Amino acid sequence: MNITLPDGSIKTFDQPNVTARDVAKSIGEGLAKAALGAKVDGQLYDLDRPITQDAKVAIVTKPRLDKEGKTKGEHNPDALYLLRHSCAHVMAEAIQRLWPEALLAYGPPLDNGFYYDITLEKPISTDDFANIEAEMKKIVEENRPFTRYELPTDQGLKRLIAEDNKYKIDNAQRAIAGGANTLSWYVTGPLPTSDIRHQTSDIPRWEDLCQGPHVPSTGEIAAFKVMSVASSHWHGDVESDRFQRVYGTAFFSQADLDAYLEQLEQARQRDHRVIGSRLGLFAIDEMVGQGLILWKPKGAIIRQELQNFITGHLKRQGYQQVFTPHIGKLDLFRTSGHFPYYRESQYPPLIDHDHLTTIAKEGCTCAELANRLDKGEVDGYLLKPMNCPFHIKVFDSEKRSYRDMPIRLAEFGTVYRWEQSGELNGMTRVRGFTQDDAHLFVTEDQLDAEVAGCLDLVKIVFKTLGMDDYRVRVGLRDPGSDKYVGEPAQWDKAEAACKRAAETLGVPFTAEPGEAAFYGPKIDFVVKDVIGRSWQLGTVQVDYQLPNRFDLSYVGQDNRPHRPVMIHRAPFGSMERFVGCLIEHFGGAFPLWLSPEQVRVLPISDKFLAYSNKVLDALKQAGLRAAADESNERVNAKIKNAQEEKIPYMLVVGGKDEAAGSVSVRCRTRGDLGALPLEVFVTKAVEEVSTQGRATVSV
RNA sequence: GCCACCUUAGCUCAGUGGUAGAGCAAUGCUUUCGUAAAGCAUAGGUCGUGGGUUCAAAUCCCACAGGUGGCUCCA
Repeated sequence: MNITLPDGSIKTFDQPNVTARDVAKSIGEGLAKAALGAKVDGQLYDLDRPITQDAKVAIVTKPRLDKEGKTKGEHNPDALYLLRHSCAHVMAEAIQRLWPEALLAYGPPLDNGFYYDITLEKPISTDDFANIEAEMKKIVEENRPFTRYELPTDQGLKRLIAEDNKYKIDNAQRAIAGGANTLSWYVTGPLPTSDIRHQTSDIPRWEDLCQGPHVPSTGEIAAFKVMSVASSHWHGDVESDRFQRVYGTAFFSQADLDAYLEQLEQARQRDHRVIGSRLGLFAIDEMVGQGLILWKPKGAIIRQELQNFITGHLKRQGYQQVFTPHIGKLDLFRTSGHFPYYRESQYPPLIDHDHLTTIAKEGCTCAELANRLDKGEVDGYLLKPMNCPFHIKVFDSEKRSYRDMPIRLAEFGTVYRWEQSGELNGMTRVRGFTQDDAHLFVTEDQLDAEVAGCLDLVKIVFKTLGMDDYRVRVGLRDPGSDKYVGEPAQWDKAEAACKRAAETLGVPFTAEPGEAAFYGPKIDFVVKDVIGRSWQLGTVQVDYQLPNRFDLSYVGQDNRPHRPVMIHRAPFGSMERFVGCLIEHFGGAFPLWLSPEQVRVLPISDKFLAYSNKVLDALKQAGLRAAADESNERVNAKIKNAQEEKIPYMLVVGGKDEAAGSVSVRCRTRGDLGALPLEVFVTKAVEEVSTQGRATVSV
């Protein structure tokens, strides 16, 4: 048998079944010792699983550790995958030792750890973690091998049915449906044998239906931690059985685990909710309501600057600004489809006084009221969940000619959605938010160019702010779902347009069925927050449906009515979510043009307050956002405060500066830059603001 | 909405049945200072809300509200 190694060299083995361990040994004893498994033709294998045909094999090894015990260089994702998958087994075994009635469902590795879904009457609480970890420690110290064995599918299923774990039976049936010829188990311990004389009952043993692969032995799991517990559902179906999902993580060394935990702690300090409150950017007040953001003055500056920035681009690209109300009649949203399709995620309708009194006198119950609202027998107003119906009505308010097209209507439109309470998150998932929204009414011919223009705008936003760590998702309809409006043929056209546009984008994208809006497919820009959660920011959506539903038309060159196509787009997405992500992106240290306070003057004592005021006036005259720290602190303390508040430039002023008409510039990132004539600093700072980023102040 | 956990001064937190604490911030006074924390003093609380148990509750129990992490959802 020929095994091709990563360097291209070929090793020939005589025996029919070679294992990765054999391959590793043939290369060197050291490699064999460090080996955990292998990539065989791209698929991860156990170290001792037979390789039955010629294959490309790369040995997966445990990492080398530096003198602090940390992994040298990058973590190897394959090695961590094996380790964490194995640790999930160890944790499941530990949980079953503590609660033998626990029923196991599914326990995969994740990017940063693993989880196991179990059913267990007793709620597992954070207080139980230490006990679980103690049992896990024992299992690791027992250093038992992970041993794979396989059964033909019929035999295997029979076993599972006898064991009466419907989740494992389901897993097996899915594997079989996916083409598996055998079912595999992993025993933590030696293989069970039918020969009773060889049973070594004093050696603990535990097994789990699992496709593997695993590290050779529990002893490889050098460091682990049970992180959290949450509820989850079987196949993600809320109607189905509920599991307790226990999360954990594992590393090849305690130092790696410690570093990871430290990194989590640092991420927590970057969290926009922490920074937002520390820097006084925004607040959420429970008396105002969950998920409703109060933009404090400093946060409002950031938002306003971003709005000004995008508005400048809109003017250049031929957009027209409009303003529309926050509420509209239910009929508007019945026509658009929002009310029937997404009723449960909207605030309930507002009904006028007289009407409410009348139906109350009739003894109308809440259920009846809801029913009548559905049927359209009772009218009311809806707090708008989207701006599009209003922009459609602006378009429809006059006769349109092909000569007018495309018509691009923009508004910073505030919308309200009844997000589930458990979903709310700081500024990134809220119930009231302002979209930097626009709707483009275009002819078929204009569609591609206009979508491209929208994508350009999104790219400009991300580039200007240095946010290059995003992914692009083309959200398509889920063919199996009935939540979409319109004809499949038009969906096909719209999806094709999105794909064409995505291909010209110049960045990789993924097509994801089921991620479309109810009226059309979309191209989304998705970024991750400090905790690793993904948030959709910019979005561009192609819509053939709403123009139909509102019977929109323009007069073509042929003097006949034609249906426009709509593009919905929001380069930021929502101001709330975008600023939330931006706070984390910059860690609160905004570039000069966005900083709420751009310059702080620090007089070294109150003898220099007069000069400090003169400097402050000059800064304000130049349009810079500046303040002076007139407190009774020493300059060191003033600097510390300003640094912690992430003020980009500090101007230390004392006797020398007063005499020379200069300021001693300290930069937030570059430290003391020395003295500059006041007017030179002002000019440079103003220039830096106008360039939206690059630091131009230097001495 | 579901599960677990959390809620004590503006912020970060200590306090597990017996008189509510610390650091930072705030305020006042002293100090007048040159690149990441001067000193002293003062003030600040119905311990999320409402019920219950107890001679006694921040502490134990119940409900509710808000928050955190997941799940589900996300036009």
